[in-house]
Amino acid sequence: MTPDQLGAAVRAAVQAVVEAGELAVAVPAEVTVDRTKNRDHGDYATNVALQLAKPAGRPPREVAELIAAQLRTADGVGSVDVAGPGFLNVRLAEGALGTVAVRAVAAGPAYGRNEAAVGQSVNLEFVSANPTGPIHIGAVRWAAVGDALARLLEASGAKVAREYYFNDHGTQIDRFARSLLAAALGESTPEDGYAGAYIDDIAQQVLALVPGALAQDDPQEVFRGHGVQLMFDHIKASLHSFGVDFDVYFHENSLHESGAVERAVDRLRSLGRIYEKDGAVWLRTTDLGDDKDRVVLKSDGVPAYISGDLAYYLDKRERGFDRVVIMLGADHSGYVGRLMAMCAAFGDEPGVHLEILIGQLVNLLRDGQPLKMSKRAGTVITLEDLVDAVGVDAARYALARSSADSTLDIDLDLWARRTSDNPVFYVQYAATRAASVLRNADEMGIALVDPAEVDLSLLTHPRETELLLALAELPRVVAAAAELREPHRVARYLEEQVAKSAQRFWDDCQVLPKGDEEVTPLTHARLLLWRATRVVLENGLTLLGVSAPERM
RNA sequence: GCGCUCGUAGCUCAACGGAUAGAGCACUUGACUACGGAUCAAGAGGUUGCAGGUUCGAAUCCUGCCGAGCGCACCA
Repeated sequence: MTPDQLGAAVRAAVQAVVEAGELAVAVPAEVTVDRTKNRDHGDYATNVALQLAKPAGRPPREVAELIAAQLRTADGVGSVDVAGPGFLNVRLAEGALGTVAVRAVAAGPAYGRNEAAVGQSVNLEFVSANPTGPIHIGAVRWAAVGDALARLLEASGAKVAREYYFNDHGTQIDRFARSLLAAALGESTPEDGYAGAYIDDIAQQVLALVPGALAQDDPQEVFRGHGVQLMFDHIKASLHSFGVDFDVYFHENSLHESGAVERAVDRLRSLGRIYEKDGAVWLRTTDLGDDKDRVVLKSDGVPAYISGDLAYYLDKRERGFDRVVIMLGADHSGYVGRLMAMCAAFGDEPGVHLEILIGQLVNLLRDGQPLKMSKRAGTVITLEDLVDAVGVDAARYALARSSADSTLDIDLDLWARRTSDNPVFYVQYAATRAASVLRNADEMGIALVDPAEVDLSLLTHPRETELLLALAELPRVVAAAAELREPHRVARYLEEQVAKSAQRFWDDCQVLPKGDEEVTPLTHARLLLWRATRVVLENGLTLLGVSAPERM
């Protein structure tokens, strides 16, 4: 019996009580059950009686007793107790929980998939770093979290496009081009330019590609075009080696060249959101929660930066995405208000059609000291630096295991360690152990039996129950992580519930026969549990973009 | 000054309004003739920044204060 099935059983019990005329309330559309923190409270608990008490006008415990009496008759339910202010504590019938292992093994890579986001079409934009330098550490957080979120949304049934907004228009690019040219000429970095060894590298690469670049009429344009392309190729390759690939790399330039900007402004004008003042064209965002109106077309006729965002948002919506999600760094938090106002200006609903997720900064620590970086001075900590220090798996896991709402300290010494105080190692080790049990069984000539043949009622050891309860959570954890846009929930679940329970199971429950012991039905039941555990760890790690090795 | 975000064990972090706020590290104490001990068990460690409010119930929601980060351009 899965948590969802139990939830349905509880709801049916409520319905039966209502239909019997014992309780005068509307039956809730959905009833959720939660795992209990305390084993004395049973396997699952529900607060449905507490919630129904007020509308029913009855004491919570009385409502709970009525529901409990019905629930006790449900298939798969062992015992039901009323506890505390009116919780219903449920213990499942013996063997009922084992079906979870059968399901997990039968579904294999699909176990964990759910329907929570079916029908949603999500455009997920993340990283979108300017092509004026390598991917720096702040953007890497979003590479890890954004890609994991995309995987989670897909696993929850949504249609997802991963998108990278490639800012190849405007003055930042001009500065980049000037910096390249200066480097090629052997001059010092211009005012407001970019410094760093990579600038020299790219300048040399451009010279290699176009030997006569410096002799051309407008050499800066040569460095602009080729330099941006080289930088962009580098960024794409870095992300690819990090396991992150985008479906769409959207070029800001294309919005300006295609007339999309004008069309977006026209649309807003027809919606009455545009006015002119001091020779510039403005978007009236103050009506929509922004703290000031925004210039869309500057008085010199040049589009302001926001004009690209207007056109880009409209483009995404016209491509059929009903949810536009943009992940930004904390340095863009001041931008949320105007983007939301822009969304509303188009007649959309902020927070529904447009979501902005803000991620806080990441600090890297070595020997307990933060690594300092300065983009201007060219001491940038890049994606490659992080991967070189700890590897892709540890980097992705470290970035994805904490809420992006808070600043994060990553201790490079810890994450490079090959011991269990390194969380990713702990989880991968559990996955490896599951694989090794199965491998050993194979080497001992023990054939895996059809899960349907396994006697699930043998899985009654407290460690077995604990592990099964953990395995049963994967679909719900995936759904919640996708819905709340919080991939770290998956990592925490793998560590604290699955890997932990699996290690304890290992410690207390021998699986394979030793010496001249015989293979028993319990051997097969426990092997099934290990198979299911392997499935859950493998699927969970995959959702985070982390490998689940067979051996380590 | 205004806005957004964040303050949880010594440290790094959890906890879709639920019961006694949890993990890991570090600290103390145990368990190995081992299906990979790269493990497990136990202990200690908290006024959830402070003060009010809402509720059957608040780390979580609301208000005010304190502290930190990040923003407040006809820059991108």
